[in-house]
Amino acid sequence: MSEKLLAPSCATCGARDASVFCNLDANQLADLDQQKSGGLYKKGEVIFNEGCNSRGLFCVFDGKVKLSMMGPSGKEQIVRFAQKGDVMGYNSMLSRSPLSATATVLEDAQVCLVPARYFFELIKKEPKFSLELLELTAKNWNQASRLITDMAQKTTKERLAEMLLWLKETFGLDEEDCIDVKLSREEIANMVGTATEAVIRLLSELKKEKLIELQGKRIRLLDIHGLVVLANLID
Amino acid sequence: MSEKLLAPSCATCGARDASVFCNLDANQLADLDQQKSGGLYKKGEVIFNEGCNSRGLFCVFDGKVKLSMMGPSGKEQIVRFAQKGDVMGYNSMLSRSPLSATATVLEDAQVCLVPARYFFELIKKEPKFSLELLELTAKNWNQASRLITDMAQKTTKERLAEMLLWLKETFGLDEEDCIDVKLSREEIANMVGTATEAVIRLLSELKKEKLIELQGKRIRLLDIHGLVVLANLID
DNA sequence: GGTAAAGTATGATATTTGTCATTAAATGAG
DNA sequence: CTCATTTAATGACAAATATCATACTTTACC
Repeated sequence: MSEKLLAPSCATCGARDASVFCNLDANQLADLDQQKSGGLYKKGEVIFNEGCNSRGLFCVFDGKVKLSMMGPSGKEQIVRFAQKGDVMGYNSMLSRSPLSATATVLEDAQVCLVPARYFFELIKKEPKFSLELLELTAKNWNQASRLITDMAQKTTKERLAEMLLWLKETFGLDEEDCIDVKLSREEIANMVGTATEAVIRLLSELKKEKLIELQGKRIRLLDIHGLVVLANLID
Repeated sequence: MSEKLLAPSCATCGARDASVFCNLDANQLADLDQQKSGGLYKKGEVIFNEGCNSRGLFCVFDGKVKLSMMGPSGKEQIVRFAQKGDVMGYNSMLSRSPLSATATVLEDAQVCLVPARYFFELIKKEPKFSLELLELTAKNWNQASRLITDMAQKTTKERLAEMLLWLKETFGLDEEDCIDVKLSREEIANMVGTATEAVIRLLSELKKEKLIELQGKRIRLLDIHGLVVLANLID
């Protein structure tokens, strides 16, 4: 990680509007600016590690980050992504437990760090902030519960279709309708919870069924509705 | 549901000490007493239904409750249990979305209801309460993320062993080392995320391996450490 | 540009798990 | 108590998925 940071001040930070800091006033933002530090992380770098204590709340200014947990046999499980405006590492502080996931950079990222001490100060002093956090945490929990059900009950192919749609929601499509993030087949397998070979085979099937097109790591979505039906997201 | 309620006042409620209401002072508890209502629910009754709007926060005084979601093909997925001191239905209010799970009574339960309006008042007026809630929600999210990984990566047998241990943690063992809750094989299958037949077969295997004993719905844990190893909870 | 390394693709096979059918046992209502 | 209904157990089979082997392709790097 480099210390050089291109991020603007919190007051003018474009990532903040949609973030958990959206309700802070000018004074609070000036404070936050003083307290925060920032870092530039290259692809593949680890921002924080499962099992460690969190240094604070990490807020992504730009770039793409995956959050993954170690499975029981040492296999990675990707449980979430973070990008512009998303925060990470706070859950561990709130639940007073070690970090439950590792944050790894997928595309070069600028990430600010709000130190733990100031984070707790903010929570205590700013009810609006802690309410924002509460709402966010509740939503994350909701989403996680839904994912439990899907993981437990859906077939691998259904889950793969669902993950492609999740990636689309998270990172959007580029001008050629391709999912705007580059993941290896192995990483996709680590989202779906299956073997890499299975993902490769099932992607080929989806291609045969004209639902997607493949060009290396680029995945073009040809029939989103078809994927929605396949993923069993509607009846 | 009957309106008759045996629960004592909040101030003397034994279920409150370990609950999210543990930090309220005498005045606040008197207020809470005024606002809350209570109900007696019989086995099999539904306290609230997935998809509806939450009427408020439900706090279990006694009895046992399962929280389950509808899977994509109409199959139940049990995602959590609630008993003495546990609260339910608040996540929906926090995330401003319909209830994500259905609460069904496993053993006759007395459950208090704190109306939505007063719940939000409490959050706004009592930072200690919202902090408690934040911590609880963070823990629940943590646990859910861990479960995602387990569901995605563990074999059915590993998951079954894990669920038995989870039930032991949640409901404890009776004087004969039997898990202190009665669930059908189908309900266990709906925790594990598999077919009923698979659970029946795997329970027999665990019995052959001297890890458990079966007498109807009663499951005696003979070798907890063996189950921990099988569940892949240690390396 | 060439070479090693990593990632992708595909086939063969073994294992696990789901599904359907049937019987046995337990439970509950009258 | 007895019958009807639900739940549990077991077998047979089909389907899905993991694993191993191998070939091909792309990428990164000297």
